Amino acid sequence: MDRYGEGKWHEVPRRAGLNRCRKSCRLRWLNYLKPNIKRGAFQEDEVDMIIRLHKLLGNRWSLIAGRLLGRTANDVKNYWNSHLAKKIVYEKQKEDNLPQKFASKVNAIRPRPQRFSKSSAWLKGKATLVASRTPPGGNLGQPSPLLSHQDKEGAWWESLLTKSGPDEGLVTAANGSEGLSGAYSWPQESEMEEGRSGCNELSFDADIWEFLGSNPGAVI
DNA sequence: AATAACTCCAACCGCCAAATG
DNA sequence: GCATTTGGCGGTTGGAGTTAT
Repeated sequence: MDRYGEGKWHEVPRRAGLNRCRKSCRLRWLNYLKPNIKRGAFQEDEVDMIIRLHKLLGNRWSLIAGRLLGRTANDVKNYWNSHLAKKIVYEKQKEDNLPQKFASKVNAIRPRPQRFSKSSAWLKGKATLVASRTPPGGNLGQPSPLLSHQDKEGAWWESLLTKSGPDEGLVTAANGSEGLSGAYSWPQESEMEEGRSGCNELSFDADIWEFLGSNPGAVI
């Protein structure tokens, strides 16, 4: 990996002389060998972040791990399954003993697919977009050119994350997909098309991170 | 001391979507 | 337009280590 970098996984077993498939090599690298991987027990703030994000995103381990510096999706998933899942179930059971109005249904948000085409508008204009979102010097407080739609989404996130109930604002749509209640709604598919709204799968995720980053005490 | 039960985590598996031929 | 390859993801498993009996 030092010599050739990440990306050509099919080359790795051959070049390294390993009797392993590309997927095994990739996994081994990403989950164990990569230099910046953080080891040891999860800190309190990391656990808190995992719980909050899991409530928000569900089992989107890669997204959750992306917010925890040095932690891998596998780490987060294992930690959740071995530590937090039981705790959450236990607390849920306790919660269920409360009067109905205090019990809540957990409906995780399912963000749009995080993949994007190499030919997508975002990638083509990546430098511009990234520059606009992370100005030199890391001044994240500067308004973004995508503001009009972001204002709307940002307001929704703020609304969602600061609601008093754990999952107020979330509803399950009749077709089974999660949607939003109240004044906010997901952008229509047509709005998501390139160049229309400035909102895409990336900005969706980025907005979560930006919001959580600037509102560490936000209640979810 | 033996061993059953449990915990933890690296690795495997199957699936999906995008890229490529 | 179709088949194949590739990278990536989440769910699950296997086994080593630890604890309880």
